[in-house]
Amino acid sequence: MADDESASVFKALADPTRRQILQDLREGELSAGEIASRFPIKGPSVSRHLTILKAAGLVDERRDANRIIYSLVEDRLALCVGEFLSTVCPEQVVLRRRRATRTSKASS
Amino acid sequence: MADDESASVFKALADPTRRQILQDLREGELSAGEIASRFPIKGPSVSRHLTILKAAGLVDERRDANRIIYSLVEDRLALCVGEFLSTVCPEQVVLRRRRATRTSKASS
DNA sequence: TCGCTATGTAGCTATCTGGCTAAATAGCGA
DNA sequence: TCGCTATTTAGCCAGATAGCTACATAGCGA
Repeated sequence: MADDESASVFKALADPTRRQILQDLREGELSAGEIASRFPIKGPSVSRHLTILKAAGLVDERRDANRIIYSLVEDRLALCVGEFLSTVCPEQVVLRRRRATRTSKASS
Repeated sequence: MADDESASVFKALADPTRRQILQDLREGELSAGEIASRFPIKGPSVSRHLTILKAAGLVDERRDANRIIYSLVEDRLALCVGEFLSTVCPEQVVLRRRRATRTSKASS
């Protein structure tokens, strides 16, 4: 994980709305509108938060009819932040590597 | 860990200089000047980064003669960020609770 | 006390951030 | 095609951020 790679992830995590979006997506994928309805801010603001999360590689989007569905990118957060935690407090945080999937070797 | 408690931690982690300071302190405590000498920015800028880290509870300071020595607050980062990771990607990040010390019950 | 080193504080500035409204784009169904 | 819904894009603005220089403060030793 390059340093300037994880930088975008830490920037993304700096905002409480974006952290909450990630937690909400933990339960399953959600459309932009469903996400927006959970916050007191307007749609365009949520849209930008989603853009930032996507740019950080933390979420994926996919179109379903005229809606756009967002979902967690499973490994991204753990690899990026977990790697940092492992260097600062390795005794307290254990990274458990996800079982390799058929495509995991090809990725990256 | 209250949400607005961890907010200051995530804000603190948003800056690459501050993340590097935390990693440097992993090797052991350092004076403000020693920390500053590791970065291309001026002393006052480093001083403010240290203030932010201290406000987030991530580092402690202590005076030694006319120097100020900074050190990691051991549990803070793991508890705060690890707790968040545990809710978003619990399969991949395992929080290992630090053994209680004689004073850990009294603290908090 | 004086002078030196180490560090923090005050105050300035450019840039970034995150909110908003208005308008554009994408897809669907009549 | 038209109208409707869902979402993003463009552009504006107030407040936060992070750098800088100049100055103040703290502690030590002559």
